[in-house]
Amino acid sequence: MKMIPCEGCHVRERTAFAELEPEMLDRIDGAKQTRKYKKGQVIFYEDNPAFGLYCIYSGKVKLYKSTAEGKRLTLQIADPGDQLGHLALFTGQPYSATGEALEDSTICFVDRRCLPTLMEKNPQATWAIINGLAQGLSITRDRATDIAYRSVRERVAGMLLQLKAKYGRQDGDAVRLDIALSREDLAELIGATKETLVRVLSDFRQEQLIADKGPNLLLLSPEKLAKIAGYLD
Amino acid sequence: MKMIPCEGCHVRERTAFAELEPEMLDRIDGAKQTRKYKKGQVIFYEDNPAFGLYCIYSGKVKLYKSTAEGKRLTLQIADPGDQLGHLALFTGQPYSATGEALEDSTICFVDRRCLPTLMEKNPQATWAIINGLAQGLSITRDRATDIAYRSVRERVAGMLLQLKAKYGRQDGDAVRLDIALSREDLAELIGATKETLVRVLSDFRQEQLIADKGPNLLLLSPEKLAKIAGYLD
DNA sequence: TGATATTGTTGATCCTCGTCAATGCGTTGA
DNA sequence: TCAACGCATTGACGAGGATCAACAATATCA
Repeated sequence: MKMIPCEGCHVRERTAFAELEPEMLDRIDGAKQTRKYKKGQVIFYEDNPAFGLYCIYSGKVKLYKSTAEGKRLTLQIADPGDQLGHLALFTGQPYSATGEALEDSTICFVDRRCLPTLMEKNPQATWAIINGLAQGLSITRDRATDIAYRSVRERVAGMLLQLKAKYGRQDGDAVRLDIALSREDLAELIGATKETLVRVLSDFRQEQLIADKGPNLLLLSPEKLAKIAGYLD
Repeated sequence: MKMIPCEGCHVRERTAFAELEPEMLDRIDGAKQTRKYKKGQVIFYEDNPAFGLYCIYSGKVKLYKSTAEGKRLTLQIADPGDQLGHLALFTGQPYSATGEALEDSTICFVDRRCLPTLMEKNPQATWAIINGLAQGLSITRDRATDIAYRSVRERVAGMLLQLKAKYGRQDGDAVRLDIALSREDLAELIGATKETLVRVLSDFRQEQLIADKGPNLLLLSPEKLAKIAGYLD
């Protein structure tokens, strides 16, 4: 597919490339390819050598680790403007997780070789990358603690609220989660089986906390969900 | 306590300050304090504002998150030369975990205000920090996945092997873990209760996989432990 | 040294959650 | 239109691990 130049890219301001000079952008363009991925298609595989950075132009990507038995834990849902794969670039190790398109997506691939000069000459970009890593570490630590010590019910409530923060749209009295996730996707997001997840959702439905609207979920009472999640304070 | 200068510090080569010029080291020294902590003493608290970086000169520190109910998940055991607290410095948020001395320790505190100039002028230091964050993120992702999908038995075996890699000393036919950890410490390291941990250790003892030697554990068969941990390949 | 905490170990019980299986339901396609 | 499929839901069951409680072993200290 034809490469989409960084200059003029509407998601660039959300990336580490936000403040770069035109000449640096040209240099990146020279090391870049743009590709389209169908829903369900894998973009990069855990344990494969890391050749560069993926920058999401449109669509959504789920990042997950899988066990030998095929169970998956989704670590992050990446949206337009998010960049994936830095981690492996800095450790010099293979990708530590798999990236898979949650929707049809358009994604730019930037060859790793143009990054050292970029970082050397652009402290702001470096800063943005560090910040992204730090944020990711902080979030992942919370995830680990949650999985270790909170019940599935609590984690589901918490996850619904996190999805609300990113994808929530007011819809009458309720909030609709504007993202298409299968029950299995949701289960992988909290580290449980889809059956257990479905049971918790059924409970929530009976308790009037959520409802279905087409392919999406409606949150009827974020407050009560917050209580269940343990966000009391 | 009297401040220990960076110049001539025998653990500096293991830190992000390894390659700095003497003048930069002086600058750090000017923003630095050295303190001693007793075993069990808390060095910094989760959710408290982050004023700087802690650099371990001697001793060991466990880094953990705790839940409202007081359960703890140990994220990392930090040794001499390890630096704690960067994360909070970059996100600008409070410390995301608590640091507590596992042994009597001597630790330098570096005021955050001297870091921006440091990073600006010393790409290698920046690189080292990024690398540390990336490494930490990778490890924490693995931890989260393990906790989500592996049994306590598997996690204990895996943790013993990780401790072996860091603290293992050959001792006759066996490997002694040269670190003093209570059962509770071990339990927090794998995200389980101390009772469950003790039961697993009892099993391992019966299966001739481990033994006690004073305050330490002996690993009698790392190979079998690796099999249990699922490190098959 | 003995008295008292502290840590380690084991048992009994309960409950959450994973597994396996059956069924419903909506979509696709010949 | 009716298969055939994938996804969602519910039920029955069992296992792993948490909890509570008792007790043993060790460390601490007067």
